[in-house]
Amino acid sequence: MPELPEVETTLTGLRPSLLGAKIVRLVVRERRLRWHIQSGLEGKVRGRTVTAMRRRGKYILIHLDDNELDCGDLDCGGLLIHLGMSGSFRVLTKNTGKNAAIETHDHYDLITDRGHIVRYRDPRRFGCLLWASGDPTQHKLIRALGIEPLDLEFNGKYLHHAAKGRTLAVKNLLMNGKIVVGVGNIYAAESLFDSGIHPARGCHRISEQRYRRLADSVRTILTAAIQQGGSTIRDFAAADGQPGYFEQELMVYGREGKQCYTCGTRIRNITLGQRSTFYCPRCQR
DNA sequence: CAAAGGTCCTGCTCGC
DNA sequence: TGCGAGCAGGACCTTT
Repeated sequence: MPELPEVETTLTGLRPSLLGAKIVRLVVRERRLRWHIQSGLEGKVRGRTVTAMRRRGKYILIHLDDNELDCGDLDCGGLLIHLGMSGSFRVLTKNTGKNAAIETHDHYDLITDRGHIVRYRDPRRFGCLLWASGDPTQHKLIRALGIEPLDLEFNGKYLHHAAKGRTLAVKNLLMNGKIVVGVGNIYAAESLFDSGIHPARGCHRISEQRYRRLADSVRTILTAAIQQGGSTIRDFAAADGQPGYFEQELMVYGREGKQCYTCGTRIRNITLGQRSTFYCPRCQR
């Protein structure tokens, strides 16, 4: 599920239950996520209060206060969460009855002093739940990340510069998290269509002007998707926190063989970096 | 058997 | 020869 807008929407959905709440208990039923949940994490988390929740790329950072018990900064830190390919959260309320039934792939719960159960589900187990010591933003996985696509530095000049000395396809450049975070397979395809760039074009063969257009497309499309997610989130705590893509607005992704909305040409699907890549051969050069 | 919306890690090649 | 950077492919999983 999760691309950047979905992660942002997830965060919005979780804040009302978690931000400022005390984590009474972490219950882990399956430790084997992408990286195994470290033994003893339950103890580290217990009794701490969530002081901040933020997103970096597709990671969710949950900052926790010092446990009053250990005053040293040795153990201050937070949780690092990634949803992988199939992760999602639901928020349940204690005494919800049938909704609270644990299903297959419900790997862990965060239980708060407000009576909420924040339940993580992830069939493919590509997600993670990690302890980050100290400042979570300085964790190895976070520190090395590229810039945020919604930051001002993300622009045509930046992309053009990043492409120098490289030969890979522009779509793979765009999906490289060391350069820019949060642009996944769907939004890479959509942004490239919007800016009229062929996904397989060598990234060093694109002018700064065209990169400017691409950066604008990325920003516009992500922003629209986040807004849409935000507007459908009302029931996050009651139902399934599945924001879902705004499928009716996808121009190329998943539309192989169908007519391009702009020119009528059939949409193609090629493989790039082992990922399916949809584009219009006429609109995108 | 193929494919699914992620991304880290390994090992190869290339150029200095 | 040695080193770093860039890059492709493998790895991790279950479900449809």
